[in-house]
Amino acid sequence: MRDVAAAAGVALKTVSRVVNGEPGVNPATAERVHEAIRRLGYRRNESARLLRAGRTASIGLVIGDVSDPFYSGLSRAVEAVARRHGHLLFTGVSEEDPALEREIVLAFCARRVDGLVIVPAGTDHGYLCPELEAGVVVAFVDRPPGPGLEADTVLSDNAGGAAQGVAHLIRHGHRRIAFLGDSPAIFTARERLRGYRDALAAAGLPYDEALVSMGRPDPQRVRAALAAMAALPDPPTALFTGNGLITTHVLRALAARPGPDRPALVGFDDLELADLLTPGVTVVAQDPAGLGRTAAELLFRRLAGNRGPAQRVLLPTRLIVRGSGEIPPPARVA
Amino acid sequence: MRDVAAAAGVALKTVSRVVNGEPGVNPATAERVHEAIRRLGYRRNESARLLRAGRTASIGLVIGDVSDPFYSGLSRAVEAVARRHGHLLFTGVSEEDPALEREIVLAFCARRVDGLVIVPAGTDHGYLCPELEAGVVVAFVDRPPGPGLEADTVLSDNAGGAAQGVAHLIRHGHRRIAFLGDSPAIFTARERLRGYRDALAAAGLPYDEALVSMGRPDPQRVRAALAAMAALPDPPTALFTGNGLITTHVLRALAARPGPDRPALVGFDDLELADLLTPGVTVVAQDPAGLGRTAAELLFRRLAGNRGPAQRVLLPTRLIVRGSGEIPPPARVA
DNA sequence: GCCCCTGTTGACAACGTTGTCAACACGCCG
DNA sequence: CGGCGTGTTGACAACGTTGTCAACAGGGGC
Repeated sequence: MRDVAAAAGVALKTVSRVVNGEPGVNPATAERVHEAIRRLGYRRNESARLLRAGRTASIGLVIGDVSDPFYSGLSRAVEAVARRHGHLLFTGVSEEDPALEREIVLAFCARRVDGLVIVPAGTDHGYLCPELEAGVVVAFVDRPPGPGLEADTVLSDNAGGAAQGVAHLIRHGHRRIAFLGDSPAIFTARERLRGYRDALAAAGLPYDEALVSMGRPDPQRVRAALAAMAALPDPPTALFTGNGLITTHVLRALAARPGPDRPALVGFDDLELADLLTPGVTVVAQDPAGLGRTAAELLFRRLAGNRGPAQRVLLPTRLIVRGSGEIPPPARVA
Repeated sequence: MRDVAAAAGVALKTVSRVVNGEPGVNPATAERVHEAIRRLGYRRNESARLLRAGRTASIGLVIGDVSDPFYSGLSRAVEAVARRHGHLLFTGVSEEDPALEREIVLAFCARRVDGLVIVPAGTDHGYLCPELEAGVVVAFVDRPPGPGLEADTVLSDNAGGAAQGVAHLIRHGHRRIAFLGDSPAIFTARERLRGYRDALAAAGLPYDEALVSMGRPDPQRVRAALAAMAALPDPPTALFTGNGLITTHVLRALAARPGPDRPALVGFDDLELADLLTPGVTVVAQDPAGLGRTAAELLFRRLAGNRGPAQRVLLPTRLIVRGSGEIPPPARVA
C-alpha cells in the first residue's frame, strides 16, 4: 500500500480511501491510484484490516470426524451460512477427543474468531468461560455443552426419533426389541435410549436389560452383543440401532445370518444406498444440514447483536420406511 | 498485553518475553508477569503476532462438495497434516463452480494464507499467477490446474484404475462393455474414459460410441442413457461407471430391472455398504485420504523452503472385487 | 577508580491497515 | 476583501504483537 501511494504520488490514506471506495476522492486522483494498483498488482491485506477493525470475519467449526457423512453435511451447511455472512470458516476435527477439542477451540480463540460452532466431544466446557467473557460467541450443535454453560444449542429430537422408530417396530407386531447404541457417555446415545424406553413404556412393553447393549461402535463389540442376544432363551425379533455406524455393523453381521430368523431392523441415521439393500432398511433420519444451518444462523444472529437468553432448538427427525420391520419384501425403487 | 504490563509494573516487551518464554528474564519478574496474566485472564492475540511475523500459519482448502465422501476423506487428511504443522485450516466449498472457486481462492489469498490446496473446478487459473508471485504456495489435488501453471499436483491413476476395472470385466468374458461417465469437461472423467479405451484396445475389442455416455451425474440422464443402450440391437452385458454418484444412480436403475439380463457392473470409487448389496459391487477404489495427505505434505515441503520443480504424483487405485462381473453370486461377508 | 562484561529491562519502530482530525485550496456570499 | 463552507488531501495514532538496540546496574579484574 505504501508502494502504491508512492507510485501514485499520494498519501497512504488516499490509497486506503480508494481501495475502500470511500467518497471524497477526486476522480482523477482515484484513477491514478487505480492505475498504480494495477501496475503493482497490489491486493489489500485482509488480516491487517481486520486486526485494525477488531474482528476477524471468521468463525471456527469443531466436529468429530469429517468422514462421517453426518458431519460433512453439517459442515457444508455451516460453511454456506458463513460465506453468506462474509465470513471464512476454520474447520477443526476433534476425533471425539475432549482434550483435542479443547486444544482446537483455544487455537481458534487465539486467532480471535468471531464465533464458534461446536459439536462437543467433552462434557466440561469450563475452559470456554474466559473466552465467552472476552466476547466470543458459541453455538453448540448435535449435543449440548457441559453443565454451567449457557449457549445456543441445536439438537435433533433424539428421544422422539428413537421412540418413533421403535414404535414402528411395535406397530409391526414386535414385542422383543433390542437396542444397540453408542457409549452411554455420549449424550445422543443416552437420549436415543430414553426414546426407546419411552416407546416400550407407551406400548406397555417391559424393559429388559438383556436386550440393551451400549458401547463403542466397533464391529467386534456389535457382533458379540448380537450373538449374546441371539443366545437368549427369548431372543429379540427386532433391533433398533442407535447410529449409522452401528447400523452398518449390524447389517454386516446379519448378512452372515440370512434366513427367516433374521430380526427386523430400524436404525437411527439414514444410510446412503439403504434403499438398495435387500431388505431395505427403515431409518430415523436426521437433518445434518438443518442442524448446521440452524446453529450457524443462531450464531450470526448473536454476532449481529441479539442478546436474548440462550436458545435450545430441537429439530425433528423423519422416519423413512423402507420395508424393514415386516417380512422381507421385494426391493423398492426410490 | 498493555494491561498485563501495567499490572505487573513492567514494560510491554517484558510481557512479550515472558509469554514467548524468551531467556533473559529475571525469574522473580517472570513470576510477577505470570501472576498478572492469570489475574487478568490474558491470552495472546495470535493474529496480531502473525501479522507482525508476516505469516498466518493457516492454509486454505477448496473442494467441490464436502458431502461427497471422497472430499470429506480428503479434507480430513489435509486438516490432520495442517495441524501437525501447527497450521489452521480454512475450508471453502466451490460447488464445482469456477467463479465461486476463484472467489474463495482470492478471499483466502486476501487473508494471506501461507498455502492452498485446491481441487480445481475451473480450467483457467491465470488469476492465481499474481498470488504465486506474491509467495503463496499451491498444491492441486484430484485434477490438474489449467494450462500455463506450474504447481505440485496429486492425482489418482484414473486411466490406470479404469483400465484395471474394465479389464476385470473383460477377464470375466464380457465383450460389450458400456462406459457411463461424468461430463467430459471434467479431467477425471476424460482420464477414466481413456483408461476404458486403453483396456478395450489392449484386449483387441472395438470402441463403440453407442456404448459411451458422458454428462451430468443426475438420475434422469443416467436412466435415459441406460435405456438407450438396452434398446440397442447388441446391448451391453456389462457397465463401467465413472464415479460413485453415477454408480449409485445405475444401481437404482438396475434395481428396477432385476433378473438374468441384468448387466454386470464395475464402478469407479468405493461405496459405503457396497459389500452388502446383492450382488456385491466391484469397484476401483481411490485413496481420498492419501490424495489429501500427499498434497498437503508437498505443500508444507514447499513452505519449508523446497524449491524443486513442480511435482506430479500419481496415486494408485485399488480394485476391490465383490462378485460383480460374474453371474450374481450369493452375498459375501466382508 | 576505571573499564568491561553480563544480566535485565525498556523505548521505539515496525507489520498493513483505518479512524480522527487538521490543513489546504477554491469559490461564493455579504 | 474577509469569512465561510466544501471538496480534497495528508499526518498521525491506533489495532496487538515482536525485533532491534540502547540503557542501566552490579560485579570482577586491572
